[in-house]
Amino acid sequence: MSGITLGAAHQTLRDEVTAELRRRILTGELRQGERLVEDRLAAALGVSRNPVRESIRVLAAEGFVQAVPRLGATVAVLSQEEAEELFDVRMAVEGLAARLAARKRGAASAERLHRVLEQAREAVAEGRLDQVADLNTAFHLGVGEAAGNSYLTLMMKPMLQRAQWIFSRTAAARAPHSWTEHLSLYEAIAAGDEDDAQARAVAHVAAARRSFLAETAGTDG
Amino acid sequence: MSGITLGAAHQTLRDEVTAELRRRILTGELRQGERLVEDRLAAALGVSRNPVRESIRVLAAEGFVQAVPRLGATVAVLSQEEAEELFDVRMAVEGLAARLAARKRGAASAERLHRVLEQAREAVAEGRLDQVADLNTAFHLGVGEAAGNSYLTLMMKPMLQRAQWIFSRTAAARAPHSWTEHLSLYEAIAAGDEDDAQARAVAHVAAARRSFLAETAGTDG
DNA sequence: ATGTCAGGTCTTGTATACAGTCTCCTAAAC
DNA sequence: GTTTAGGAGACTGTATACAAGACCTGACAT
Repeated sequence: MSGITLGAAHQTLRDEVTAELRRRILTGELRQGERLVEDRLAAALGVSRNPVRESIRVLAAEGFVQAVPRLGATVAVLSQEEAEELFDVRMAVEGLAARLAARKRGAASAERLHRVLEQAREAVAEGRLDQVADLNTAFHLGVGEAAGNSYLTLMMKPMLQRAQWIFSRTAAARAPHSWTEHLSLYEAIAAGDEDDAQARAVAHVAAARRSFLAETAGTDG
Repeated sequence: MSGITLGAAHQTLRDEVTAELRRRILTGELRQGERLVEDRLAAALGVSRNPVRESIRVLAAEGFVQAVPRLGATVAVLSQEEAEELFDVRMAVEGLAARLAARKRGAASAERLHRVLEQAREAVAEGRLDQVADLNTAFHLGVGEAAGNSYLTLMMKPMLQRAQWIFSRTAAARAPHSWTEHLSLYEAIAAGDEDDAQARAVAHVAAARRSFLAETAGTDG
């Protein structure tokens, strides 16, 4: 009741709980390895255990939570190695997404990508750097949606949130410079150049990996 | 001592329900678009609604079920177009998996792949064609695990099951000829040739797409 | 000191109960 | 004949209750 009450976008407590738990994980409010005790979470959110349990299952399927039968659930722990490995997957998947998006060249999705770029430009200009990470994820997801491949979109959403999660520890998440790369990727997609779009998407992820490695050099998970 | 009694396949009803529902969906026992009424499923499986609900959430996150708040869940419907699109994703993901597997060239995982190939050979020889589809999925998943990339593995499992689901409607799922392609992919991985491994994986998926298209020509989802 | 056994506590798994919402059917009004 | 109000039934969402497993502690034996 008095617990979460976010936007009206969600019709059920369960969805609100899922979104809230995911947010807390992504922001680090819930730390990696931290135990997720159903009772406590339910009490903290002002709901019963049932919505919490269902949320935990979903987050486990998405890879944010590790759940062991009868032992309980914990926030997933990403080792440095696993974080690095994710970039390989992103290059393959986002490269494909960019290629397909360039092939489709849908007007509506291009419009949406452009709007995200505008919002990001304003956010950077006005110093609202806390939104940059979300806009970044939104852009990448927009490319996935522009590809018009339903399973690709389904698969990319948790993948990108995971990437945002990894990056949340670093300053690179708020770097405005990556938006020039986004812009050039957008242009390649809008121009319909499949090879170029894929290459730029791959290069963008590769650049992200480099800055990630630079920031986490000598750090353990 | 503190017995680490792992190994029990399913410790909870919830996991059994999830596996059973997934099986019924993959085999077509539950048809696409069919409504999943919690009460009926619970009664049919001899459990309460709670494990069923949690299973439905998981299957929805994996893309096998479409759940709409307050309206209920149905078995996901794959249009012909969506089925075709999946092959694009598979080429990208499985190509990467094969490349990374060749790079790692782990002895243990190679051993497992080889064992799957042996089992498949026997299954084909003895005419147990009903196992071929499962062994096929097992081989592809084995390549993913051999890549040693945890998120890639996490992502491939539902993807391959979805592919098996799509193929379950066709005779190609039981075709013994694809195993020569598997064998050649295995050899490329064992030889550590990254480019060749990726190329063979992509070609294998492309061949699968061709036979899928041939069988479903002129068919609506 | 090591081990192990018993008891209590904490937590998860499962079942049941109740409330809210949607659907569909009926019947009245125009 | 079409439309619309209303109500019964069906189903989902949420809360609560109970059962069972896992962990911790401390006493006791070796």
